[in-house]
Amino acid sequence: MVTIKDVAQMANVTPSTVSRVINNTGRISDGTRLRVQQAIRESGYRFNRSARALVTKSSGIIGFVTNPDDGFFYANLLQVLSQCVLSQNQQRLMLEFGHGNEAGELEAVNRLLSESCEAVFVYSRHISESSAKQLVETNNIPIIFLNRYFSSIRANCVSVDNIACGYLATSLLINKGHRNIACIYGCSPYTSGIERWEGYRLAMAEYAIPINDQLTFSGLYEPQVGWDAVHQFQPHYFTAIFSCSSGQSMGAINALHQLGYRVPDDVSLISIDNHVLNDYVRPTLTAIEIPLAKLVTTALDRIRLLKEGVKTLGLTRITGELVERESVREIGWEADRE
Amino acid sequence: MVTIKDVAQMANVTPSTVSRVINNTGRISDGTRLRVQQAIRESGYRFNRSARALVTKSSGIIGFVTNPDDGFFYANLLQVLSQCVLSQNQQRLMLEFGHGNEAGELEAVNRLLSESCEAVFVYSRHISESSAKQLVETNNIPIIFLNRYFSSIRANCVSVDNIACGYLATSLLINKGHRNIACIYGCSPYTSGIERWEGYRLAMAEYAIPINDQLTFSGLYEPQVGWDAVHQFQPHYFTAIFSCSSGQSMGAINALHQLGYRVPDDVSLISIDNHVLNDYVRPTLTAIEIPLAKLVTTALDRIRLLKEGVKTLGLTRITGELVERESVREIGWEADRE
DNA sequence: TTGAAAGCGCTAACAT
DNA sequence: ATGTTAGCGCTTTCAA
Repeated sequence: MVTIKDVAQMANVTPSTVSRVINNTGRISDGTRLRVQQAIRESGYRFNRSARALVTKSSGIIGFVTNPDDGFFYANLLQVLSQCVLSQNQQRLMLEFGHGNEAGELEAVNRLLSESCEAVFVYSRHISESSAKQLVETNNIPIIFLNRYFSSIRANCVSVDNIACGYLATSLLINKGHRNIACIYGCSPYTSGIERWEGYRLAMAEYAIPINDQLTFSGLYEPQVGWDAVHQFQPHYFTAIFSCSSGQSMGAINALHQLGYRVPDDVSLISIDNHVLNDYVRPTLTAIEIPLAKLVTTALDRIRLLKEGVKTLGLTRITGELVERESVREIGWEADRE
Repeated sequence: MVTIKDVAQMANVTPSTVSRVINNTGRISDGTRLRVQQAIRESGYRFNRSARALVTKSSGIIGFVTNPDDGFFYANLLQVLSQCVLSQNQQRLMLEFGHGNEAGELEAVNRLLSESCEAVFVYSRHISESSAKQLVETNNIPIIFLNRYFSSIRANCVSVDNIACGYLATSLLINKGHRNIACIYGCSPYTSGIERWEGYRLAMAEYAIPINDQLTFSGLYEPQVGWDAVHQFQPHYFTAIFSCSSGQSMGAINALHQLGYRVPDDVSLISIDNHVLNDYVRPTLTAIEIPLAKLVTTALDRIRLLKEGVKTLGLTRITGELVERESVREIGWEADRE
């Protein structure tokens, strides 16, 4: 292994000088800089991050905790994250998985803290507000919760404005002429599902459209729930469905096909969430998607602010963006029976 | 930050003793062990991996390189990998993405080597054999290529037996009574596609079934290719399609639907690759899938063997496993026109 | 502009 | 069974 010492010897300088060249600190003459740089190239020197981390007390590593059961939203997130982390700050990404429960996720965070990560991103559904708060307070390393919102530590949360998402989705349907709009939404432990439902309620209220209880259905973010929901809706009249999650949407679309509805001719469907399937199901799915790059850059920026000790950090909620595909169509008002 | 020194002071011992307790090395009396353990607990001590890595020259980190464009096969892989890495060796996973080209991937590997990773897994399609060879030879850290096979460094490859996969898929169709079997396969840079095609050829030859050129189509692993393939096949008679990749399969199934074929009533379809969509498309897709856990444990084991300098490492190719779903049906021989 | 020296937190010989 | 000591590769004062 080539060390800074070897390079120093080759370039006829001391290790400190080499260090200065590498880190671009202090003043060094062009001559020595060139000599050192050449020595680095020729020797194939690669700096040892462990050694550097030991003295600078900062590893250049960003930790990321997620869960295997988070499906593949996290896969997209990871890509964006990795790209941003590398390009903006020359840092590395270290990965840890929880095990679908709070204890596992907390352990994962703690393992990452052992690595002297500079910051830890947590994309989890199971950590409770109190645990999150404790985690944040007992560590002076920035810990950022993605897609969660805890009012007691709002500076550490970068999340999506789920109410706005629900409102946006529902408004679109209303503006396209729909009045009989079914809603499939989430339930605990997914607070997002309830917030999205709240957005639905707001939009419906704004247009003074009564909500038909038989056209609402809640459950976990799973295809089965969407499937069951549509079967509950079937006897009733509806021209559109707002489904709060991609999992539910996939079940819903299958059920619609199976029951003989054409999408979007008979029923329009709008979903929330980025999902590869949005582009693959037939018809492709109009959805409110989360701008991942924005989420990630906001979170990275948040790390910086937290480190600088900025105290006036408010709530940051990213707004979802409408991605129109094929599953929603405009209907004339006359199509509305009620 | 609590260091080993603080703990030592608290427990009235020297740092070495604390280190011994932590690493469970050497002999220590039960009394001191207990005192030290208590001190660790009370102080909230967390070991500093950078410091440890510096002296042991081994970071406990496994590097993983992949590409954003590898879709989500890698997401599954990552989960399995993370789980195995953690449970088997108490190691961590560090992630790096290439940028869809060889240079980017090589850089990613090099960045990971800077981190004193103990080993690096590379799941890439772009690195050439010569680059791979050089990488392996100029580094004494185990570098393992997943899902690639380079004959000159076979000890560093843990891959899938693609020929066997193709053979397996085709045999299934033949055994279910199909004779007019179309094939959609891959092309450079995906060697796997060509190998899978080879498996198809072998199976067809074994049963002395002639291959109809109009029922074969090759291209990238993309839906569009599957779509085009089916449109080429349409004028001809076929009762089954063997599609070499999930991307192509998705395009194929859509095209089949669009052209009015029922799957599997009119046409059976078998795919290769693990893919969430396999369970989501209608009908669900029978496929040869790669046992990821086996792939990963084999790779981890390979690290160990390489470190131990075992020289007799042969070729390791994992065999794909048939996962039967709904897209293949048995047909009577009489259905065969030719 | 460069060098000398100390030390980050930890492990591992060696000594007791 | 435990302590002493040196040193991993690097950065960073301080001194020249």
